[in-house]
Amino acid sequence: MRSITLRELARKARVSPATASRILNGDPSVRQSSRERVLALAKALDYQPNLLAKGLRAGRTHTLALIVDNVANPFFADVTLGIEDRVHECGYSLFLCNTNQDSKRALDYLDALSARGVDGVIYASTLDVEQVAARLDRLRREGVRLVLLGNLGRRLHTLEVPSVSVDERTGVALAVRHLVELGHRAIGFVQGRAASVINQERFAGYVGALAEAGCTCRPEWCPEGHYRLGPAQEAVGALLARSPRPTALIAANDLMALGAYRAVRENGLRVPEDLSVVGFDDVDFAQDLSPPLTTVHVDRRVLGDTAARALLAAIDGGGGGEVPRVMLTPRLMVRGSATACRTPAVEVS
Amino acid sequence: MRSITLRELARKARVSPATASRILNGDPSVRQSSRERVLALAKALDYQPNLLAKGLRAGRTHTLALIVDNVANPFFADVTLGIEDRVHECGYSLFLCNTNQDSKRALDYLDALSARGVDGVIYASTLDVEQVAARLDRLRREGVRLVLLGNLGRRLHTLEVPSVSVDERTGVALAVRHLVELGHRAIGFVQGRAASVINQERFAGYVGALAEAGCTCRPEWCPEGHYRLGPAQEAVGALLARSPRPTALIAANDLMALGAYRAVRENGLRVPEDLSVVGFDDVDFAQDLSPPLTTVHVDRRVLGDTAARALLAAIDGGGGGEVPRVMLTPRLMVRGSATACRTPAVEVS
DNA sequence: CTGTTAGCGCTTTCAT
DNA sequence: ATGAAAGCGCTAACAG
Repeated sequence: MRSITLRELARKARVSPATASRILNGDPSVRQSSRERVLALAKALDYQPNLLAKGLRAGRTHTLALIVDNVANPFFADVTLGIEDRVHECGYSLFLCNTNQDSKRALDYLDALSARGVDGVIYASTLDVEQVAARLDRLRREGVRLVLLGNLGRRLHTLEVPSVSVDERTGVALAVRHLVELGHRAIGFVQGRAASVINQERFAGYVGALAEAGCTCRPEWCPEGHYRLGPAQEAVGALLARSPRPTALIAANDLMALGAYRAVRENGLRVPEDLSVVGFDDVDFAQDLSPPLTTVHVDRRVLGDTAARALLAAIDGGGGGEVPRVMLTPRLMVRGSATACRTPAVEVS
Repeated sequence: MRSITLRELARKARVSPATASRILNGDPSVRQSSRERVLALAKALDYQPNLLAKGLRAGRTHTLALIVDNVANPFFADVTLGIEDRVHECGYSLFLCNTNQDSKRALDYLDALSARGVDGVIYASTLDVEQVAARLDRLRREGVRLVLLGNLGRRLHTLEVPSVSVDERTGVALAVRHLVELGHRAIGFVQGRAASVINQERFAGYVGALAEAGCTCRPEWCPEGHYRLGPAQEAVGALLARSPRPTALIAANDLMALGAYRAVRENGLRVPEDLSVVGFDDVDFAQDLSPPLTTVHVDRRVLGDTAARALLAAIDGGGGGEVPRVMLTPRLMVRGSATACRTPAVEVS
């Protein structure tokens, strides 16, 4: 036995459903007396409009969705928080969709969301947009607004979609320059997934800044860590076993920097004495690691909030004209995991 | 221009909407030839049933909701992951509702969810259930299934609701006994929010085990840390300034244990030499702190998964009869943040 | 100012 | 085996 219906409410208030509807929706053209009667009754009976019916009728559900690889990733957890706050404040509800980095699952979600009539989607998965571009495009054609979060890359330009992202290149460049200033020339980079656009951006920032500094880039110093702690730990472990090895490492995210910490310790070495490590993201616990992690800071909640606002704006504004491309600039948090290079410069032929 | 509709699909396949509906829903009583025609056409035209209409008609939306204080809390982030996985696997979608520990906001959500016709709700907020009991009860009467996650306490028994929780008392008792075995007698406890049911359970476990060990419980050693890092840091800082002070501290969650770490360092002291610290939750980074955090481990994804299954079972089973009360038992992860007590036993009068 | 009618897309009797 | 019709709860158009 569901809640009371508009028709029932109207009957009890001795007006037609249409009038009741008008009143509840703030239409001014109704007699004051009926208005008061209906409103009072609605409150008394705790009337709740059926949002399914409303949505079916209006073609708008005030419902959004967030597509993300993994909410338990501290970075995206904060982003999610920022999004959810704004979304709720604007009277929308939010579907959470966890792809688990599985493109088939992402496609699943996209279909389901379209079927549920969501008004907009924030796509924050690190899966390459291309893999789901067709579905994304279909959504767009169905009138579902879209905002890309955190994905940049040239690919994006084929889709005319607003995006909110981090200036990844500049962020990594900050880290490289910092290490170079500390005397490092043998700098490695733990990649996320080579296929992901974010990773490509961060890697590009690394390569660019390295070249700028006149350092050689060695592919074997740039293993994949899949954005996860365990794989990164393994990859760095393997890296440390080779020779020559880098004196510093930049990880494409903090979780992998943590993996690097563990690998270093497993090998009986220390951070930063034997290997300087710089992360990316500045997750909550970064400053509580030992040593505190020097890392590139991104305001994750603001990122989420900005994306949510962009989406809501696209929905309300009808998506006309300009396609905003917001880019937040990160900054480097200098802490204890990177220090002056102690190894004498090796001639890297 | 939304997706194709059943009526259109039916017309193109030269059958009535009713027949098309039957076919798509696997009704066996249809001619094979029409079946194939419709199915092929549906695939070709990429037909997607409108779930709003379906839900409106059926009174069931295959939609669930999770109400949680803060998804960015690492504990709940993992729980959320566990829930979302199972929910998706069973063909449902999930609304994410972040209360921010604001009961007004929780009430907001509850109303919205009822209006959206969700089939079930997992209430995982640490807000006392009592504050929202009335709304929760209304939902139940409307046929919305409910599962409480992580909340225990006697209060719960007034509501006849399935729950999945952690045996908090036993968990904390594990920690107390461990500290007592290490020679500690002056053991403090950093509470979450005194009003929260979870906190009351953990605190009760602490008090009980302390009494069992014959130790005195000092209220001034049990400040509130609000489950958050900053406030815990402050509270512990204040605690360390007093005399006598405890030789060991149990925090009601890992985030607050981290706050304790910081406070200890701020005061020029060390963990565990000057103060043993034991956490609760065993979040991802617990073993990567320095020293690695000794903490009570809870399998958070399993917790979420179990709650989701309980909810889905309640929905499918019609909620008849038994009200399951699952309780997962935690275990203690002994690492480096608690060591033998070095302070000679003080006579606590 | 207000009521009647129609229909959003779907399923489900009830006939045939 | 299949189609016509009604209706889930709501609102917009169109009378009046």
